[in-house]
Amino acid sequence: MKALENRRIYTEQPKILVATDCIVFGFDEGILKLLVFRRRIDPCKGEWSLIGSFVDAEESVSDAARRVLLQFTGLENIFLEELRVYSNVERDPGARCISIAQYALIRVNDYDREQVELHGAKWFALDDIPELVLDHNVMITDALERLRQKTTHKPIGFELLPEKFTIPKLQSLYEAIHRTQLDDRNFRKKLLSFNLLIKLNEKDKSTSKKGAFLYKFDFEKYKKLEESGFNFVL
Amino acid sequence: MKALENRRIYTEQPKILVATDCIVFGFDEGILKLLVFRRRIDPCKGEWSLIGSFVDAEESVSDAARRVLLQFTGLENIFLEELRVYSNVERDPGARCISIAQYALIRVNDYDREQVELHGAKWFALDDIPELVLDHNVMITDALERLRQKTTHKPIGFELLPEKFTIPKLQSLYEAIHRTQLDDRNFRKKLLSFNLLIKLNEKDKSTSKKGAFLYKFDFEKYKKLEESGFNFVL
DNA sequence: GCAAAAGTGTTCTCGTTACACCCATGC
DNA sequence: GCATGGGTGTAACGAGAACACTTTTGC
Repeated sequence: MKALENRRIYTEQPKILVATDCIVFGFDEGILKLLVFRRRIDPCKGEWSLIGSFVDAEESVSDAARRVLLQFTGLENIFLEELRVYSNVERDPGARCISIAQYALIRVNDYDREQVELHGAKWFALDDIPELVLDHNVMITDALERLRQKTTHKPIGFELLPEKFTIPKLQSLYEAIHRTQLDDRNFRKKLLSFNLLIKLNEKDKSTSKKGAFLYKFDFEKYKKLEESGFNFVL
Repeated sequence: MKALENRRIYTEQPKILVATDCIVFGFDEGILKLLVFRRRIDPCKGEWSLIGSFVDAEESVSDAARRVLLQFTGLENIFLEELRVYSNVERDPGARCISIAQYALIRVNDYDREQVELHGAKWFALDDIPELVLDHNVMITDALERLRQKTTHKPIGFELLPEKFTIPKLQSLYEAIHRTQLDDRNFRKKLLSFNLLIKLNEKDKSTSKKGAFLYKFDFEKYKKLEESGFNFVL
């Protein structure tokens, strides 16, 4: 008991650094990619790393991640969700430091390419991820698993596509995330059965001569449906 | 860039306290309950609070939670999983302090009742949870949602029951967690279809004259099945 | 006219739901 | 002997999986 009480005195607490690392997913040319950069401080200066930062005194963890994302990509209002905390005592040889990993989904077409390169950041295909510092490769593995889990239960895959997208594109996204082949008829059927896609009068002819119709996801409608108990499962 | 580099110097980081709070679920007499206690330090000394602690320099977040659980319940090897991080800047008026909430599932029959009372801790039925300090009520809401989610996809409900349990008991647990009525025939049929329960030659006669057969969950078999892609859904 | 991707329907299977009665036992 | 909770089977339904051909158009 004494021990507990003592431990709970605010001013006597050990200094534990709090960082956040972002697993940034992008979908480009049919391939799922991740944004990494060359770390600028010791230990491990110059090695590949997830983008991240320490959390400032006057910001929440999520704010810290958004700050970093803005810095590296020039983008705001990105899909961002907490993955989990990495807190092994020895995870960072530089100091006692825990990291709250968060994964982000961005529309690769939108991001500010200059900004990305300016920071020495680079997109890697999922299969070509180099060795990263500390436990960052583990974070990626965990994030990917979460992404698979989450995309089947929530319509977050759309965050990786442009606002207007074709059904074949969406399918290839799901195939890339889950590393599977999907039946195009069944995929389309199920997808459309939700009545959550708004068909546009435009076609994307970049991938075929016939062209594929563009759609938008109806986020408004989805929110209402979700509130009344609707379950998205793809 | 400068700003970023500066921020990343280890020694210049602000002191952010790191705590963990445990949402401890128990299932007792057909009712889902939570363990809370009277906070012993300011601010909010004397008010109801989740059990928790600051994280020590030489322990991981999960170790900290296990330490607290041992202290309050006398139990080890408890099911424990991270919920999420609560890091709003103003969440704790006493200091800049983030908390990693974790939820635990314990077998109420097993715990050391003396130890619980010694610490001023108490079990509350889910419907009777008092107002707690800081954001702890929010944590509970989130934990409950997670518990609902998780129990339907993973066989963790068993962590709330004694090792030997009856099928009606398990059903009432699921009914308590999800606040629903389940069809007993369908529940039993689906449950047994997994072939993951070991039927014992004992009956529990505490709730009926006829008595209900006791079962054990086959965790070994489940692990193997899970590795080969089996999906538990109840 | 042909290559290449987009788009469309049907059948079969299997899992989910709904539903009602007998069983064992303590009192 | 009766009240109480435990245990069983079947039929109807709906969602998911498997599967092949036509359409459009740029070259």
